[in-house]
Amino acid sequence: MNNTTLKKIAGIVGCSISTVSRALKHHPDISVATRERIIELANTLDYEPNAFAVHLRTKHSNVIGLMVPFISNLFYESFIDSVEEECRKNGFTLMILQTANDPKIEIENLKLFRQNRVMGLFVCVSSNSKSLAHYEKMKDVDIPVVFFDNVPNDQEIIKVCMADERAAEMAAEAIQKTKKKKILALFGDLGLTITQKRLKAFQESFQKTETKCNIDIVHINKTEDALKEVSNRVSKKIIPSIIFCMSDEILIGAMKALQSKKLTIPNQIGIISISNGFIPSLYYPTITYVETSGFKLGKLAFTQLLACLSGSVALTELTLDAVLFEGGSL
Amino acid sequence: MNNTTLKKIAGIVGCSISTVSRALKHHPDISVATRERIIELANTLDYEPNAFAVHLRTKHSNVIGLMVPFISNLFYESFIDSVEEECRKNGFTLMILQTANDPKIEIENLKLFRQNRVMGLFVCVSSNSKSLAHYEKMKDVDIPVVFFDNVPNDQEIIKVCMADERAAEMAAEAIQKTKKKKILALFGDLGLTITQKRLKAFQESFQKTETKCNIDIVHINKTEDALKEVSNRVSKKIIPSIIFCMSDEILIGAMKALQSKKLTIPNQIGIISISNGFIPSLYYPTITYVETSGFKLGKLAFTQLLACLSGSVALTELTLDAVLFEGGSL
DNA sequence: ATAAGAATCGCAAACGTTTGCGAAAACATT
DNA sequence: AATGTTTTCGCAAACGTTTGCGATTCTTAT
Repeated sequence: MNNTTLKKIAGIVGCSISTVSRALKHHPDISVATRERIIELANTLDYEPNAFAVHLRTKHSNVIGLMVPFISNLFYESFIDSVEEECRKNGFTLMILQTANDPKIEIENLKLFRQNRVMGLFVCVSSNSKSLAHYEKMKDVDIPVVFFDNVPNDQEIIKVCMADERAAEMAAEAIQKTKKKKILALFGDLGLTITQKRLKAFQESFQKTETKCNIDIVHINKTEDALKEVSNRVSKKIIPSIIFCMSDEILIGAMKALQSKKLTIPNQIGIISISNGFIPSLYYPTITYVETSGFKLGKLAFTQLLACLSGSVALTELTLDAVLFEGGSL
Repeated sequence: MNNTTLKKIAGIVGCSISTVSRALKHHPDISVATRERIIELANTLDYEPNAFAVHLRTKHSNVIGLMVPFISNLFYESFIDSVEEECRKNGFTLMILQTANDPKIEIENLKLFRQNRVMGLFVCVSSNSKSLAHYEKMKDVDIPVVFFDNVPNDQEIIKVCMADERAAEMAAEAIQKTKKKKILALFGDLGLTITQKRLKAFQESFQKTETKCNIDIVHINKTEDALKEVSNRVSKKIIPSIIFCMSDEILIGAMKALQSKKLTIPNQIGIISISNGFIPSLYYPTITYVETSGFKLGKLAFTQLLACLSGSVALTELTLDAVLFEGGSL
């Protein structure tokens, strides 16, 4: 059980703990001679500062928290990947908790974050969470919270978003460009702000254009439902010319239906989605999609949090631009 | 800045810090009267024990570390998901770092884990890591390490594995059952122990059977290479009757090639893979696969680590059974 | 009433750091 | 040689907890 402490080093070198502490961080008060003697001994003894003691003393945990409904999710994992990278580069350690969309666990987790004195927090609130009350407490203890993805509508919070409206609009425009008129638009749970935003922008884009399309909007919660929805329509010969999928989950279901019905893309039917790009790349032809990159959003969120930590007044909302990636599915 | 401490509570109630400490954890020495008075005040003051102080005092961090090459990976994310769940249930917090397969970062991360006095560690060593030397230091400081997925060949370590041999064998048996003879077997980097194991078992299974097959073994590093490999063969009309894919990455490439060449599954060509099941479920028909569940492996790894922490001598190697999931692709 | 025993609580040290301040020693200035 | 200045270092408190041990008060039995 190696446990080299400052005290131990001080004992061997024959100086005080404070000199050791200062020597190890190149404090100018310590002469080069003793400094080097101490550093050398510290190296051979594999000294590693006790993070807890440091944090306790400095009131500076260097821990950043992150909470998502599920880690195992294409979008969240890329966000986490991105944030972890930045944390490591900036000397923070990351504490990750998942809520399983359970408000009770969400509250429990916030407590854990507080106990661990995280310096900041990235949160995607669970879809079943109705109130933001428990986040108020984070404000009281001065822990800045950056909301992302499924962000609350509240004005007084810090959030980073995809350009949800713009993404939906771009998808709509791409559809309009094809001149095809029979659209099946598959959206997610209307309770989520992300769905509301995308839906609104999608509809408005079609209202703006003069050529009227036949748009069928359906709300879907799970991959299986998307599969059934599309499958049923094809069975009844109500085949749309283009399917719009709001998310990967929906795209997966729709694609499986199309494959089973042996409809060829893009000849017999077109499809477009909003995605981070992984799922669209699995198919041939590659699905055309508007990018919402968890990776990029992570970077944005991190700079946002850094701004909060450095005390500079952060913008209330930052938005990540949307980009259209043309595959061959339209 | 809310910062309720034991001292603060003690000041208000008018008793000593130790009484407050004991009252809050229902120590029998404290009378119910004062205990309740203290607990009530603690609640209204939103007292949250300072984890750093606790850990410093108890030498008991309750932090568990996890290191993988990438978080953003279908297998790792499910493993992480699984482990996080257990950690939360058992009062541990999880510290996650990724190596990007860079041995330098790997060493840096181990240092971070040590500084944070993690009580245990889950590690998937990076594929570019040649030596286990830096893990020796973990032994010196009594931090148990549970290796998973790409585990080193070393005998003296604790590891949890998929039944890699058995999985490959089951896949081979499933192929043999189809009576089809022209097999294209796509394996990953031969430098990884996981590849070596699977390859060996796969080949042996075919050697055991009397009916000889024509097995073409190809090693592949990236999804794109799998795509090219399969694509080229189909172009040259060297079409196998069955393709075996060792991993999801390979399966994705192979499937994209088959889709682009418009080969129907399973009529014109069969395909089988080793996977956790997500990618196989994306296609129609669902791909037949031998399951290697990161989720289940996570549970196994956690119990293994718990055993280490409780002092009971852990088995050197634990193996997770393989299961065949029959889709419709054979 | 007294002593023994139980119930209830406080003291103080310890965990490993960081840091303001002061002390001693070395050096430079007149 | 006396004073001033700089270099180099140690003291001690503080961060917020936990816990062994001793002290005090309260019961109960004699």
